[in-house]
Amino acid sequence: MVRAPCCEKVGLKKGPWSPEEDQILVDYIKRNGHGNWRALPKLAGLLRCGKSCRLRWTNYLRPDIKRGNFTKEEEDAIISLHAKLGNRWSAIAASLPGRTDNEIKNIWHTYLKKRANPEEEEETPASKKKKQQRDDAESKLKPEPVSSDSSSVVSASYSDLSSLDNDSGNVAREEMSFSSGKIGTFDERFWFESLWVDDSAESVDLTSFEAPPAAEEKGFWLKVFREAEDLENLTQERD
DNA sequence: AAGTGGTCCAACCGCTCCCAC
DNA sequence: AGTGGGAGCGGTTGGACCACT
Repeated sequence: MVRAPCCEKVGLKKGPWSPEEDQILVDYIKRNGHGNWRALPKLAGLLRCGKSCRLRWTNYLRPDIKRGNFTKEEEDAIISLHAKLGNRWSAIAASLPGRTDNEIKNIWHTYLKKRANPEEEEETPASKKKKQQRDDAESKLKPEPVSSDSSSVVSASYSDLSSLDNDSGNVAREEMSFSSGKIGTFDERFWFESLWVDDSAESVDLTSFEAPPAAEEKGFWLKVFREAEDLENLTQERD
């Protein structure tokens, strides 16, 4: 059977989005949400495929997207999660608020893969330089850790964290669940907790998401690593 | 200054999954 | 239970940008 095209291709625009198109899409979603991606471009007045709109929104226009360089902690989290989850970028992205699967996939192929498996591929001078630039920028931006103790926790490996006191991260593990039993799809409660959202709210409003204060970052990453551990345990149980 | 090669990242493609009917 | 449509996911590509020669 021939698969139907995702949309009527004739006359639809492809390639980079213009600021005007971005504005139209953002305005429309702000007003109406994105109930049906396929119908959205027509309703919004965009000459784009619904798929393209969804991608543009999820990877670029979403208000909760965190732009800018990945921190060392984020990179370490990606490497740890990739070791556990493999190329399941969406599952990895679910543990990194504000980061998209596309972005994580890109950064992995660009240089984290090499960092994780240094024997496979030598670092090129250019990638070394780029990394140095990132490290420099990061060291200028990043505040000093509250104490040497806390910084050691943040940079600890995933496996090291499993031995830490459960209470320190205040993780309500019994509340974690996975929708449809699909590994890597987090229950909304994960976001209530991870995004510092008031859990008395009736729904998660990601547009109001703000990155945790630096002082709370440790708890956040601790939680992320723990959730990843839960994912692994769940996978083993299922197998 | 021009040419070349490497890197980065936005966007597309095609496949799979999920769900309604 | 089977089918079709929509959404989501991962792989891949193309072009802009930058550094080096």
